[in-house]
Amino acid sequence: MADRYEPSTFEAKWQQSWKDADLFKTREEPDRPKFYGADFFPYPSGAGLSVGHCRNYVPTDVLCRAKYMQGYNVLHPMGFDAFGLPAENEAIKQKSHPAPMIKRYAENYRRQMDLVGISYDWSRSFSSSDPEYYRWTQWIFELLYKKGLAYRKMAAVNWDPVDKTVLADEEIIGGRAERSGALVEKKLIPQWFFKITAYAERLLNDLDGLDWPEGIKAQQRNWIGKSEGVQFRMEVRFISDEEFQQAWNKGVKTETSSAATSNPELDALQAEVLASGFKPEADANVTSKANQILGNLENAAFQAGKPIESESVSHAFETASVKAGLEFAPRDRKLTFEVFTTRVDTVFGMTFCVLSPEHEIVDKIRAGVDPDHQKAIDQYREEAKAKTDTERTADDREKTGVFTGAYAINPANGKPVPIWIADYVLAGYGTGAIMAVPGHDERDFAFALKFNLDIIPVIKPDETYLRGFHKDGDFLYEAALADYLRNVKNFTPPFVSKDSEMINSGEYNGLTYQEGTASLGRWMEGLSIGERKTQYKLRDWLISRQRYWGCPIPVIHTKEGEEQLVPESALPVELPDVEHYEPAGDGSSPLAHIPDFVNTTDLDGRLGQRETDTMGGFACSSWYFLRFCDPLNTTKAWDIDKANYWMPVDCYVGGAEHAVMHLLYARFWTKVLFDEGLIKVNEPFARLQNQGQVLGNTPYRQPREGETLGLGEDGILVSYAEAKDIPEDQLTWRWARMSKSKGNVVTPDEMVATHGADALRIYLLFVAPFTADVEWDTAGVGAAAKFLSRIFRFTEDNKAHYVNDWRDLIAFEELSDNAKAVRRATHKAIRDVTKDIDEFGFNTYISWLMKYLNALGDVKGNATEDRSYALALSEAIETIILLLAPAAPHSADELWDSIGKEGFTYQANWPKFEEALAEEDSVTIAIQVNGKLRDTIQAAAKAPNEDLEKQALAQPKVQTFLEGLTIRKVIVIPGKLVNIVAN
RNA sequence: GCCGGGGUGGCGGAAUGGUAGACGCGGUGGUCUCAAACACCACUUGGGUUAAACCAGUGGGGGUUCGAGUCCCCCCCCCGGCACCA
Repeated sequence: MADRYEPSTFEAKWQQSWKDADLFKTREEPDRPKFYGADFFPYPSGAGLSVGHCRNYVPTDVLCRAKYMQGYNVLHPMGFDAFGLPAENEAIKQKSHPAPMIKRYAENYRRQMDLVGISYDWSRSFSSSDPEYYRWTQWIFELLYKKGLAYRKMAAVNWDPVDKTVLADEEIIGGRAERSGALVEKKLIPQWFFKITAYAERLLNDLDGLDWPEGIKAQQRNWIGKSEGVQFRMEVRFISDEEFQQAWNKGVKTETSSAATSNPELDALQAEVLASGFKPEADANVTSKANQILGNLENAAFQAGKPIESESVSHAFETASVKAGLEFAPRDRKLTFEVFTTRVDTVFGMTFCVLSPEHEIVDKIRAGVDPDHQKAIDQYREEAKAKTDTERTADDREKTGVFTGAYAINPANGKPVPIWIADYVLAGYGTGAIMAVPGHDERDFAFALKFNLDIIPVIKPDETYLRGFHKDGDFLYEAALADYLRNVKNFTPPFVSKDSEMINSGEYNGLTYQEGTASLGRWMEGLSIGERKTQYKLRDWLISRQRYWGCPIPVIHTKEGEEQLVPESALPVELPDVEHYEPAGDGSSPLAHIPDFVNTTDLDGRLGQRETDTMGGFACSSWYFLRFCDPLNTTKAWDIDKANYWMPVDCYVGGAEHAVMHLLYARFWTKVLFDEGLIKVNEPFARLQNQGQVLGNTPYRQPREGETLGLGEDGILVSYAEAKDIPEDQLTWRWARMSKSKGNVVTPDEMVATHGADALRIYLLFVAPFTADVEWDTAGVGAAAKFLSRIFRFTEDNKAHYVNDWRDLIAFEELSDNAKAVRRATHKAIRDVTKDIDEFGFNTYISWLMKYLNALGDVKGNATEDRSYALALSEAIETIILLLAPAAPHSADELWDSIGKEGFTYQANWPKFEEALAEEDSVTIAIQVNGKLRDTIQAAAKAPNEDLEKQALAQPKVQTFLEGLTIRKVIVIPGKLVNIVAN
């Protein structure tokens, strides 16, 4: 063996030996603990792996290898996320079929992964486009369908005009398709959805128990977007400006409906309803009677000067009837709409309300207003429609909107407020309508300023806001403050303070946010005007794709327009093997144009048509980790016992970019499967780690005349070859994520060829903390190779003294100081390395190995004369090889072989840490005076505190610092330091 | 704006409230060599000194503590995510 690291002489050899020995075949022995380590399911790109991918796979490999050596049954699988847009687009570009292409790419990935020595069990590998796999994806689809969690509906969805398909909300970033970069359009077509919203609360709550990066959990929480508030009804009134002014000045809070609901006539009616035996034919009778009673009530209240909210009374009655089990249609409803707010405590500050332009009630309001307002409404809706989502959400968005001419009654004070339509209210969230409180909401404030609408503060502002509002020691509220808010544009009112009390809110004045919210919520519920409600931002998961290369949706549409699931026995619905599969572009799938595929028979043998949309790729990757537990099963998706044995994935490693897509979808499916009793875990990934990116140095030159720069770039991208011919002062180097298009990719192939796989692995582990981005530096790989050479040299220099059965002999030997020092270094290394691998501290793992090697070199023992040293050295040689093995498995096996060991390090036992051997006899004690380091002393590790104190005080240097001072206190931390407090 | 993560030598980065800068890169000097490369040895936070002593020092300001990179409060900056979500 050489005394240096020469990878070309042994790396390929060991890879072959591992393969011949089937070394990485998953072990499933009873009585061993299990460890499931997985990397994110990769899409095998034609560009192949870069060293950036290796930064994901190598650390997982280290962990899995170490776990195996520590006695675990390890599941470390790899497969390919082959279905989906990227593969199809690539195949279209190449004018080939995706199936053979993806197979070739996957094989190349595998070759590269083997090249860097990743310990995958390839016997468990599969691609999501394998019919044996997607058969079960379809099976899960049917399961969801049967549970009502998969449905088809007409929807205005995100249409990507470049990829010619619809996309999920999660795939849209700032109005653009994440993949193609195209501005998405809204398109109204029937689409398949998974009802992930039904699991919103559980997806949110269960995040707490996961060992995941905080950032990912926060992103998911934010995406789910839970908010609790009150949804209440507002009644539309068509009144004149004068009537509005009058009513605004007066305003009467709506009476509670308690009188109404306890009205004896209504009670009698309810009794009658119950007595009718819940017969539907009673409805007409009951309805008419109820309407009569309600009308009387309303009139009486009005004449008494206490108007009641008629809608709420009939609603109360309706509720009672429904509770009694009777379908009951009340008289013609008045025109109302609902608003959602998280700050019902500010309801008295409502000075207008806003509908989204798409709100369905706008048509009805339009019908009730004069032609001028009708025109304004029409015009605004036209404009809003023409705007893309991007324009609507642009950064410099200026508020736009238009007054409808109609008013709505604020139930809290009976005052009418103008109804506006504006596109800052989103149709898709809440009810698509809001109460606007400009005094305490930034957006409403901006809107009110622009359109000169009233601003009323209803939360007592914080003292600090009110510098400038003092008038003779009193705060200026109400009109003066409103005036001020309106005139001073750069003033920021206390928009969302929850720490102050309510003002200008009638009987609610003085209440806190909590009291006010609860009390108003209760009041509205009592009146049946509103109810406390929880809203989520999360929407259902759109899975339809109008593309060929995906998992077919196993549904048949019958002639009658009904949906039928393809029987389980007929799965999979296979993709037809066709030559032309380009997207149609008209919103239909290419499959729709393949008659042989479309035309089929339904369950009754009649003609039917297959669903032609395919599932988006994220469906396929939402359960693959379960298939890995039992990948060859031909009768089931997985055997429950096998899945229950391996699941959950103990450590899941991949990039942070999947935070709200794959990771959320996979959690959703797992929960559904858990509910079905198909798996006993409720969460798929117990622990998640995101690796940092590897950035490549990327040259840009200054633009020439007439050249335009790309988005966000300050130069023209050039290749390395071009860069050589460009003067230095015209070049700018930037660090950018490695990508084919940037031409800054470093491949594992070239690194393995020039520096070796192990050097690449060590470099990737050592270069930075696992989660940090790194700037690629080939010189660093050289440094890693140098470290490996030092281990080879150490082994070569000492292997003549290696005693194979040192373990049996060392106990009988009196250890020399040198032997003790070696054993101490050995056991400290075992302790620290083991801990750091477990905690994903791979950079410090490697540095412990370096320190260990340095420490061994520092001990100048004589192995020929000192038997105990020779034995300790033998232990050290073995230990350093084994501790190195997960990181540099080829080198470890080469070294292992060179000291005469049989087999592979992978099969050897992980070194056992012995506490007693790691302990120091003598330690350095720091001596501080008033917390400042003044001296150090050597002392026995177990020296009593009094001795340390005595020694410390006796130090001449300490004495000089204590001169003229009185010692107040001496703090002794055994084994660490002595601090003398004096003044 | 909101949420999450950070800010430590020339660089990547170490540090259960207890000697800040481990480990490595780079640099300087030396050994080996005809020479270079490789390798090895020594030094390498800044100021200060022949050398030491000593002083300062973990983005800034306060605080808790015998003792703070680490804990608490305020502020600044960088990275990532979300963004008119009522």
